[in-house]
Amino acid sequence: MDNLTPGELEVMQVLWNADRPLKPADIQSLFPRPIRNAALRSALLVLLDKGHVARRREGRAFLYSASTRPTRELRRMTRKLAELFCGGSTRELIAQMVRTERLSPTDIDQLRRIVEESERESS
Amino acid sequence: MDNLTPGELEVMQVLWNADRPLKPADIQSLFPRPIRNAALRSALLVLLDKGHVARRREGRAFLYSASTRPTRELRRMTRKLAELFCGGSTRELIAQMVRTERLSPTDIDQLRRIVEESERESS
DNA sequence: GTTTAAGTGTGGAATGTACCACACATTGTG
DNA sequence: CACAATGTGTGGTACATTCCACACTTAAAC
Repeated sequence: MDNLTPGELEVMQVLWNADRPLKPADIQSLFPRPIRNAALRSALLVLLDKGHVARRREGRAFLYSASTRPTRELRRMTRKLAELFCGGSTRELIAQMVRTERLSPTDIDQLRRIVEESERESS
Repeated sequence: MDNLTPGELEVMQVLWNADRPLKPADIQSLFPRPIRNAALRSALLVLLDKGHVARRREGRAFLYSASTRPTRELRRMTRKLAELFCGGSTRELIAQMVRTERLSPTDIDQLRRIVEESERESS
């Protein structure tokens, strides 16, 4: 379960946004930029090895699907950013972002609503 | 002003946390893990070429200092995350983090204070 | 001047990433 | 069966990243 390279992330994006297993040709046509079929399949093999995707045969083709969820990867990445820039505190990282992205009090209110909702759910 | 690789980021962290220009041997001793002097200097040359550090001679040594600020790099990276995971919306990225990191209403209050302060400053 | 220590410059090896050409296998069609 | 279409497997190139060994240079000490 190694880290994702930029190119591998592009592939994962397509798989995460898909609602069903895809064969390489499908991924290719949904890809955000032109890519050769063989190049894409090479990336898929790496992702398979790293454990980020699973595949099953169907006829002569392989159907690929993501075996990790995007929120999990996002969390891994934000944690790394927090380590690097904020002494490991994700709270501080969020504060930084709020500052640099110039969020307004209205935006904060929306955040509060999100928090209150998620607290209600978990109780 | 190219992007930073993981290894280069480690070097930048040391420089950003330093309050004065450092020579390679200084960076080496502050490094978060063992690294050979020559390997470190190779990384510094790349950073110099990319424009992320500046250096000046002092005696027989070079003194290196960061020529970019950490907040700027952090912002670049969070924007990339937002592009990948949140359709380009940093607001949505922050919301995601607030959710997954389980911030409490008290934490949100602190964020609000940060926002109000920064708004007062900018007016 | 000679010697020694501290630093630098250079070339290059090892690995990982991204990409591709081509041969092979499988399925469906006449 | 022959044959075309679709997909896969394999090997291999080009490039960036990370790391290092070794020769050279400079400054200071004697």
